[in-house]
Amino acid sequence: MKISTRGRYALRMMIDLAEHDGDEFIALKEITKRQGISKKYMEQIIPLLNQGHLLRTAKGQKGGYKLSRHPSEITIEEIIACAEGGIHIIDCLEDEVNQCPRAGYCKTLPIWEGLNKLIVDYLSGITLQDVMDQSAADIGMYVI
Amino acid sequence: MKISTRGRYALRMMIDLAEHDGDEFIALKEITKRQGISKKYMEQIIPLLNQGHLLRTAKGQKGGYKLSRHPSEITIEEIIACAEGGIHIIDCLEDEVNQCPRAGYCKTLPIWEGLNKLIVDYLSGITLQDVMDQSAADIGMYVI
DNA sequence: GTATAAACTTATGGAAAAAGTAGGTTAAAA
DNA sequence: TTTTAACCTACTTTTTCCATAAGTTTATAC
Repeated sequence: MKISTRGRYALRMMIDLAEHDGDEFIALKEITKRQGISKKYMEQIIPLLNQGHLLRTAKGQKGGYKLSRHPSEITIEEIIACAEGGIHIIDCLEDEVNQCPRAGYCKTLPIWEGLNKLIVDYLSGITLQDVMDQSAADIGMYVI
Repeated sequence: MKISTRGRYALRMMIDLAEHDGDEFIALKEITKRQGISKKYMEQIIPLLNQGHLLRTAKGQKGGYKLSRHPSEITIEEIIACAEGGIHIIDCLEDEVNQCPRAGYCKTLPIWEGLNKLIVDYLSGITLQDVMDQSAADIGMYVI
């Protein structure tokens, strides 16, 4: 039960974009250099963020990336869900209607459903702006 | 970000033991038959539960397993933590003191710390007794 | 209009973890 | 002493994760 690097890197890239927001597009080269992340690997994660319309992109020289919306309008849940293909703590929660033959009587299902909702709600409650606003001293600020 | 089958199977075994609690020890054969789980695979998970002192065992004929404590005294968090080797949403939360070089200024760390605590607290708040008490109609009962 | 720099695309590969099998050993009850 | 079941160790298979590589397309700068 780990957040994959896909999700973590995606989040770091989005935070980096938020922190360096301006008129110009920001080249992936700069982002990955600042973050110490493989550029080639990141190139694979970006299409996932694009599918979720979280980025504006520009090709060619002077090209790069920008956030598609204001940081206060982008939640961490969106980013992680894009990068990881949804937030589903167990496989059978992926479909609209649970296809698992045990679903009808499974004693564990309510536990996982509750946990999944908890996670989604928590991450939905944090925006990129919130992350930017925190100071270094705020470690643990989201701990309730 | 998935719960592994190790954790899910461990939980199902513990619930099964709770539901069939009595004087006699319950053979793994019966449990895996009821649950439709590989006995050989389960044999590998059980030592993890034993290390956490969640089971009483009896070898030999008429041997098997029992819960080490009353279902109301065993939380889901304990079971999952045993089976999965702790609950740590990211690797750097495993050590007592965070060893990650980015820890001091990492903007994402507070998010993950908060999420990890949320998960641990949620699972700590549910006991095997709670799971037993629920009826089939209670799907979603832990959803807040 | 050509060189350059960047995003985009697809393929490949290695490592690790997850999931499950198999065979044999030990211990206790019948 | 036979049977049953836990225990232990090793192995295999499958999947996912993480990353690299090579090339294509697109737009800017000169």
